[in-house]
Amino acid sequence: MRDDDCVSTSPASRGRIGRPPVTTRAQILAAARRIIDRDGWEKLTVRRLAAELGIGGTTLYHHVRDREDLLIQLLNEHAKRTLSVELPAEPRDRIVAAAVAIHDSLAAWPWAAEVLTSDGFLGRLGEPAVSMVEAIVAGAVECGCTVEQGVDIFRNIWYYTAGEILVRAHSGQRRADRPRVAVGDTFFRGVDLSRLPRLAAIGDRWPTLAARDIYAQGLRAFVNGLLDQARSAAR
Amino acid sequence: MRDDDCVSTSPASRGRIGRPPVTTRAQILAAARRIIDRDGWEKLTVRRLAAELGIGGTTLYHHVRDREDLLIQLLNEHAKRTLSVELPAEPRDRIVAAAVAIHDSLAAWPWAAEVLTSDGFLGRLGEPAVSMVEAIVAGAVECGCTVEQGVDIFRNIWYYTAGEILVRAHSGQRRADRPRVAVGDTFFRGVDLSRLPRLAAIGDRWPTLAARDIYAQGLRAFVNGLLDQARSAAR
DNA sequence: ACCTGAACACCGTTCAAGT
DNA sequence: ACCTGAACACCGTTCAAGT
Repeated sequence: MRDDDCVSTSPASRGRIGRPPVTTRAQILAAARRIIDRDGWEKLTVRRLAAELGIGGTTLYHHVRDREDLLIQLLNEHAKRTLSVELPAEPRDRIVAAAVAIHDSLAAWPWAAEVLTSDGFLGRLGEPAVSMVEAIVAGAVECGCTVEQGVDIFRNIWYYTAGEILVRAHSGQRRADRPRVAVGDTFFRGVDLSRLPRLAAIGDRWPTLAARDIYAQGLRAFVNGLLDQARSAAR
Repeated sequence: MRDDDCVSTSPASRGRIGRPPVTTRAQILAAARRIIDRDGWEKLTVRRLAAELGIGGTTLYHHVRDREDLLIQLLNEHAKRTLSVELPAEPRDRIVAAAVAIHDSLAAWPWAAEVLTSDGFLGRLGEPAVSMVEAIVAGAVECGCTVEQGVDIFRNIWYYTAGEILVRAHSGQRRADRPRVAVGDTFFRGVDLSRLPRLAAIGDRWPTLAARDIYAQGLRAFVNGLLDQARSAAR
């Protein structure tokens, strides 16, 4: 049973019951994506989504538990499309590739940052996302880790990935609304840098340095460090 | 000086100027902390804070730019009190100790998760927090890194730390409001685990495994991995 | 200057009804 | 069943005015 079937079968039954048919799960998600693409994800509210569908705000609550539920459904749909299942055979490379896949999928949807921290997030993920978790845990075990160590490695990678996505999602907006720091102005305002020689030496180069994408390289260092640690713990 | 004093001193000055005097920066921060301690940080809103101070909602905007500004001021005050400045001499240990100090300081204030991702967050930090950044960058340089590599190492550690804090802040609430997953129920609901043997083997042990605090250990693995990577890049 | 009430432009969610 | 308007209980922020 596909969700779309509900749409195509509804016109048939509409002859009997005189009501607007815009209530499918697929249609709700499509409308939500339309709002995100057109107005930006900040505009995706329950009320706006209802208006986009041409239904009353209340009606939405018959198909979606709450706003969080909507966002997680949206993310799972996105994951199903973007999470490539082609992963390298070598376990260490596979761990890295799975993490990068999760990262890139989330990075493409800035609104993901909002849903990232919702309650029981991991437990509500769909199959494509969960299979990436499996890939990381299995890769760790193939590298000689116990299952427990594999879970720890996944969790550590997840913290790193979630943090990068969250920080990225919120520093991207900066340029848009706020006027950039004036030239010659210190980046670390209101802080006495005389006791902080390294930061003083960096000065205004900080924003430039911080703009570089270091996720993939940092990830590899992390995975190496974690596998080394697990190996030396087993010894 | 207690906040209550202002209430009691106000009748004295009220003879001349007929206005409530509750407008100090320190008083605002104290009132904000009172709300957080009494009602929980979710209840800290501009309106409630104004009510707590006994002033009009608008008046607050004469002393605080906006809600975000308020939260960052609050965090800086907190950092000033909790960020210990005693750091080990050995550079690698110092990096770890500085990161742990940042982490523990943030972990003690669950509302920190909200402010973590605000625009230009790093640039608005006060001296205690910035000195921890200096410690990490300086430690990396003493380990043989370039300044650029030192900044990268700080940023990577920051992503990891911010992610851990954010995930932690939002999984702690779970127990409170939502009924726990029923016993015997699968943790990964609605997902076919037949192709995911590792996760199937873990099953319901996941929540227990995920509850363990692995930050410090993961951090050390990360720092080792990052320093190794920087060293091999220099070779 | 410093402070104010009232208003603007929203939120998520729930209730008691309607068809 | 399915859908609704209206209301509840809030938000952050701004304006034109008051003292």
